[in-house]
Amino acid sequence: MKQPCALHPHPHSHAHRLIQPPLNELTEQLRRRDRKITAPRQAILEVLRRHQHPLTNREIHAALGESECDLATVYRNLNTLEQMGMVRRFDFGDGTARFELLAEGDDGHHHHLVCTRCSTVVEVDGCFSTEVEARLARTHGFTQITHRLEFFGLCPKCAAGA
Amino acid sequence: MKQPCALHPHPHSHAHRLIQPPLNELTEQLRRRDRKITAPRQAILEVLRRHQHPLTNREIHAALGESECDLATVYRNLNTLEQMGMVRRFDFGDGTARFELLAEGDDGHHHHLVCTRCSTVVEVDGCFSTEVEARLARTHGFTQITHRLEFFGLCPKCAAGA
DNA sequence: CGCCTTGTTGCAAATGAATTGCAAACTGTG
DNA sequence: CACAGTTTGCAATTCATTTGCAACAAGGCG
Repeated sequence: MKQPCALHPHPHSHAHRLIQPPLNELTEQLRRRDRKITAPRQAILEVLRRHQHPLTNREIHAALGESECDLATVYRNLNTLEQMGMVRRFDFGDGTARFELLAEGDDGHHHHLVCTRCSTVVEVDGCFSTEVEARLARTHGFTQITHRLEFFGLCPKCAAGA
Repeated sequence: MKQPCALHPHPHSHAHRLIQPPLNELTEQLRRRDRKITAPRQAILEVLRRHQHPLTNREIHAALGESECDLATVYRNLNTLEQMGMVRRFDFGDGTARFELLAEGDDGHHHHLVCTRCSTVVEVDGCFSTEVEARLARTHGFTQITHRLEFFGLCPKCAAGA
């Protein structure tokens, strides 16, 4: 059930889609899988909903403010939220995982363009998935093929101010 | 100076290109940048030359056998070798870097198909680079765009034996 | 509405990859 | 062959992430 995406077609891409799944729906999700709706959990989802960037565990923890909870708890929750498919994990290769809230039904398949200097992140929508993956499956006999793709570069601001 | 690669075109891909840059040429490279030709260095290159898989620091260290050297030395050397462009670093997202020897002039740009169970690695040649990168540059004003792309799946053996 | 089972949290300690300080050992050059 | 600049071994350190465990809170049930 991949998106009908294709990296080539659209010569444009918006920076961010709307991510606004009411907290209710989110807690709804939790309830469904007999997970408990705890304060840290809600606070974390709240933070993710506010920031539409991929955030690190540390950043999320820092953004909790009032509803502070242990950093380990943040780690644990992001792992379970990922398993539940409510959050997507990204790896920009700097040794720290980042997470983004997923809208329901969204498999979160998109990629990023990351500034190598300031870490600004731009969402890149569209991807060449299925076609190539199918070819790889045929050629090498692999199944359940997925991929990880991120772009890196120097953003306009950084290119200018240096 | 990218390869004229394109992920779509060729409906096939060979598992491994020939990697046989004589050790002489390698030490030659070292000499050129006034790097010293030390025993650990040679041993490490030797190991990389023997195995055509991306290897972790640990694996390389283990494969040294006779010419054992400190693990820290392996780390340090792979870093310098990478900077020198003699080796390419890969990140399969499992939190451990892997390295592959590069042939001279080869920018090492290719991707991998990694089995999520046994970590078997297949080289995937060809990639859709320039075209898309150029579009991203145009659209977002980024420069010096590069990308990281890896495929994951279940290899035939693992699919069968489980 | 309290009880009880089960998932959760906080805290501290443990892992594991990767890096670093430092003194000793080595390489290549003059 | 001696010297200057690298590199090495070793031990200690950093940093992200995980885990053991006891105290604790959420929600179903009677």
